[in-house]
Amino acid sequence: MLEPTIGQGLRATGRRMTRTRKAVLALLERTHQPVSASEIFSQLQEADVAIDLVTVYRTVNVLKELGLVVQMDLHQENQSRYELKEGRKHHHHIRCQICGKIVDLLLCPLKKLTKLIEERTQFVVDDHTLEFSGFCPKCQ
Amino acid sequence: MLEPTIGQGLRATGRRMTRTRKAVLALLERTHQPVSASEIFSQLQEADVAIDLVTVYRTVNVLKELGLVVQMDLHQENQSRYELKEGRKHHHHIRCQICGKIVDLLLCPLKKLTKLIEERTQFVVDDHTLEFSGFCPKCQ
DNA sequence: TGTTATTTGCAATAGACTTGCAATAATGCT
DNA sequence: AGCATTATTGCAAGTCTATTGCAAATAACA
Repeated sequence: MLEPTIGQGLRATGRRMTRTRKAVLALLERTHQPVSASEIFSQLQEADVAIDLVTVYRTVNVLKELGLVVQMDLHQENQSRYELKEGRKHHHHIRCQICGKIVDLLLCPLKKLTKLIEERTQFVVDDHTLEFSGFCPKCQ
Repeated sequence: MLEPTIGQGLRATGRRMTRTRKAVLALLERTHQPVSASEIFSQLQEADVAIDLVTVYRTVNVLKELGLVVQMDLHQENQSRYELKEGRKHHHHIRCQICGKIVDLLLCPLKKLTKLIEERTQFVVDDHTLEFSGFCPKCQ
């Protein structure tokens, strides 16, 4: 239950804890895969929570600003996914090219990783993307 | 000049070497940054090459199918970029969060890389994304 | 309970990319 | 060289994800 703490974080930035924000947070809490905005939308609809897709987008953006949610743009997907940060360590994901299944990787250093990942996940690794971002000399 | 060889590759798959494909290839050959479809489009327009944006998309897709071009979806960008594969080694990129500048990284193993990358590129590394893709147990 | 500022929903919009189709152009054959 | 065949192009329209404007709804707080 993150709600009380998060409520404080919201209020501290002049924001409010609302019915829809609770619903999105609750969904993120019980979901164990990174979810997209449209998935959040349809899963809440199934749970009879009245919410607009626009509100989902606005909500995940607020949660991102508060540092509560991580947005990720996985390779070969055309939509962003969101995941609660909570106390979670920095980690990566592996995604099946066929069914789209996403599994967390608990490790990070890359060198001999491919084999290790294959052993632990039972995936066959076909490709990977490594991306850094930061500040170039001119912008520092 | 890749054109003759590529012409063969095209013909081998029942395709044709056309004016627009030559123009896109030539642009990719002389460009040293990964370029987006709209960049290809506008750069060709400036060079007085008549081409439609739709054709640019179709062309890069064909070149991708032939394995001549790599498509990359960089984090925090909402468009794909394309780069000639030519004889180039597998490599990664670093992108400035402010100006969008993209610089090639000639290395890959990750472990102690951050510092090395900072030394060689003069970027300050703020974040990175590592992504694997492949085939999950069910889909193999 | 009432006041006020935030949030929501709806409609419209933006931007990347794709698709249908008729017109155009590259290839291969004579 | 000329012609027939078939791929390719351009244009218009459509898809999909995500954002924005604005009036109506609602949370926070006196």
